[in-house]
Amino acid sequence: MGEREKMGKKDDGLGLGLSLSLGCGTGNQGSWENNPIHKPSQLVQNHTDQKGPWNELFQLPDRNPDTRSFLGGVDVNRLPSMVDCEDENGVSSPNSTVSSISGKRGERSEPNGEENEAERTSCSRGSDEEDGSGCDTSRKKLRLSKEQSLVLEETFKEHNTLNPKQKLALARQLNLSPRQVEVWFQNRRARTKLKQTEVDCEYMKRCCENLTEENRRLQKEVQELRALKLSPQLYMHMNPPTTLTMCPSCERVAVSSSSSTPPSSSTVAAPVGPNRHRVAPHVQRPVPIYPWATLPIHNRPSDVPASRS
DNA sequence: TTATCCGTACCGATTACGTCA
DNA sequence: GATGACGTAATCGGTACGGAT
Repeated sequence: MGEREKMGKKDDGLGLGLSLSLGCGTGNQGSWENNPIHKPSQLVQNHTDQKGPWNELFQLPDRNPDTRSFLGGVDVNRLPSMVDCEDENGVSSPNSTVSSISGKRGERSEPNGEENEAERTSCSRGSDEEDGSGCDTSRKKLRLSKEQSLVLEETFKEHNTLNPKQKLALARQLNLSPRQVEVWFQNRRARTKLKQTEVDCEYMKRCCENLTEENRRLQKEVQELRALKLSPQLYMHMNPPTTLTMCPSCERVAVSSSSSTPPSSSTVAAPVGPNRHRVAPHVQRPVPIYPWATLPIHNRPSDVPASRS
């Protein structure tokens, strides 16, 4: 149980994926939620479904891998009722069942250990190795049958980790060793994570492209605006420049035009309250008309009205 | 209460085997 | 039949946590 919690902290588990949330400027595609291709933790969430025969079988209160409360009240470090200590081949491990399932390396890979023997024995599942040539001392890789893979896949969809009881039950059901089931789940998690990472990379790549394009567009826009500003003829055709004035005491901004009448009280920004002052014409300070021009994109111009009201 | 050890579970990286083109 | 690519079962070394002392 704590194990699960730990792993959650360690690397986000599978859902992890990359938890970066780029704003990704262009529209909603920057949102994971709106990404039809993938959403982080989606895969994991698929496995957090509380329904299913396994839940009924083991009655686990909480299997959320993210919260690592997957095992709920069941302590994985505690031996399950050890009537089922012996594995499916009837070979009992010299170690505890749990350690035989996934003990330390030295224990679980003891070349001559009984557990190893059990696993070797279990590798002759079915009829495909009955010639006896299969299970010698060398590392013999066995292919899982379609049925076994199917069951494992289905179980993985239910939840991507197993507690010892589940592992044992599944191992029995499939006529595999618990260790094999465990390894299969580990490898399966690794594959899922790898796939997720690939999807994340693709997404990031598209985000990057979009941002580059947006940046290019904005640079161009800036250039155009600069050209517009520097062009003397344009000034001829432009209306008199509008300036903003700021109250020196309250620093509120008012809009005024040099060709129009002096700012009336209605143009003075929110001189509300006893400490607010009308803008005296002789202390008006010009302020750039587009003060947000230097602000980051996301801060303008929606911020401006707020500062002027 | 803190430190240390042990057992356990998991991970990433790698190896090695089986299958297929 | 030999071979390389690929998928994946299995192994290795490491980390982190909980419980016991």
